[in-house]
Amino acid sequence: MATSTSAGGQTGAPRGRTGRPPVTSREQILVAALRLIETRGWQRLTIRALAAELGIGTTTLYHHVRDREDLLVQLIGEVVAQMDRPELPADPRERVAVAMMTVHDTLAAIPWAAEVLTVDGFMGRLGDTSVWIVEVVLAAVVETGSTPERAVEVFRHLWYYTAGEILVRARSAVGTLDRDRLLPEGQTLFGAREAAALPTLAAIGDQWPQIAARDTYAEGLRALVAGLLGPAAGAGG
Amino acid sequence: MATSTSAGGQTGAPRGRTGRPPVTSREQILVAALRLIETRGWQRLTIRALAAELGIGTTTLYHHVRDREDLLVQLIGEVVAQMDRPELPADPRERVAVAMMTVHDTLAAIPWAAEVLTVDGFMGRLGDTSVWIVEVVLAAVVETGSTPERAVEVFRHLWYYTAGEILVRARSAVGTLDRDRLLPEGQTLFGAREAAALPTLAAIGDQWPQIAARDTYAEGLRALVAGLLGPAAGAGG
DNA sequence: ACCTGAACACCGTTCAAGT
DNA sequence: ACCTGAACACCGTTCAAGT
Repeated sequence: MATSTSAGGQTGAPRGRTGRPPVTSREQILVAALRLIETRGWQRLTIRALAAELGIGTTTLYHHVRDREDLLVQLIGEVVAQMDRPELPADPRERVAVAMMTVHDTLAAIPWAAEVLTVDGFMGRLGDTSVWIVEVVLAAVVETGSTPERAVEVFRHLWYYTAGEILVRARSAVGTLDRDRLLPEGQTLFGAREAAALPTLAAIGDQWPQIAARDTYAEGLRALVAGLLGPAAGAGG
Repeated sequence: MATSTSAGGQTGAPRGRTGRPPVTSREQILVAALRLIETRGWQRLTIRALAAELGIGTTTLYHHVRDREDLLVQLIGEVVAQMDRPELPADPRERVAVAMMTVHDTLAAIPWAAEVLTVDGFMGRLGDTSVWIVEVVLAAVVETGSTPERAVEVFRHLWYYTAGEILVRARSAVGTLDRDRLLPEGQTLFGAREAAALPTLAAIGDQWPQIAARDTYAEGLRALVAGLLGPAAGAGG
């Protein structure tokens, strides 16, 4: 764990500090939050419910986390810290892909990540492992002949694509049942009139959901890497 | 306007319908919502505030929109419908880029779009203009030699990138002030110890925010298009 | 057919005191 | 130093009646 409000042991021997002793710690809060998510689902993780789980006053939490968003970011940082660091390929373009795929897979497995995925400087706030991944990506991009400045831009492109994929997929997984209400039974997406103006959509017909359900993240990511850094052979810039 | 619950005029001559007359309509609701956003800001657009603005009971709104999310999607549909349809280049790859840039620019200008950008089938639910844009993209991809099926995959890649860019940028615009609280004055991003392990990040130093603030959407989009469909010359597949 | 108040079941966060 | 109940200022949505 990276930071510590009161390094060392639990609430025990007072080390020259004065005042009322703490009833909880950052560690206890994060553990309780993960337990709450596991037992009741992430939608139920509220500041109030978390305080109840810890058996402390609701407002006490605000001494340990800045706000709800801060709590979620710290929580994801905790999960990411336990992530295995991937084996990195020698080829820099492939190394970029593997690093981003690791981030993607880790975050996509956390459904509550979607809530805070877009906060400013998200990756930088998660802790050592994710900062390490950013460094890996930047270094690999520089290895292909780019400046560090350009590497930051490349990383952001990759992050936009990755965050977008996770966010869009996180929603479509749930919304499957709702579509029935929008399109009444038996009704196709387009009538005959529209089919003339929208031939390609008409050709796809009701196949869209099946095609959209495919996991094509890795393929798209590699296409983006190739587009940004050139194909695996020459050194781009 | 695409749909109409009671085609024709306002609440006037009853056309053989029985029961209590409506106090509002889809049109009135959308107009009032846009007015509310303009005067009080989009954060203040709540079901309750909107009903108050219209001078009707809160629960009456649920006869005209399914829920808050549905209201926002319809609202964005309204804005997108007023969008100018862009002039389309002859080159299919450039046509794809222009079409997506049009969507991007329109949605990026609507800060409240971020709330519902990731709902399932978002583009398809917005109405004629956005469906037309999807058709343009699909047709252009097919023109490069892809199957319609593959075109759907390509569109989704482009949509992930576009949605991610809009969502991440929507947040970072607001969060600038908050960073000061995370990094106390004068403190750099990394100490000397970390600089050795993270040389590329160290080289960038405090330049990150400036670089990240650049608008590089178009460049990244073109890179993705090139990576997916090949460079402007040959026909990919 | 359509409208509605009241109620349900909650939120995050701040304040001003405690201990 | 740290903790806390009460309060502030709200939410979206459903129910069971109205008219």
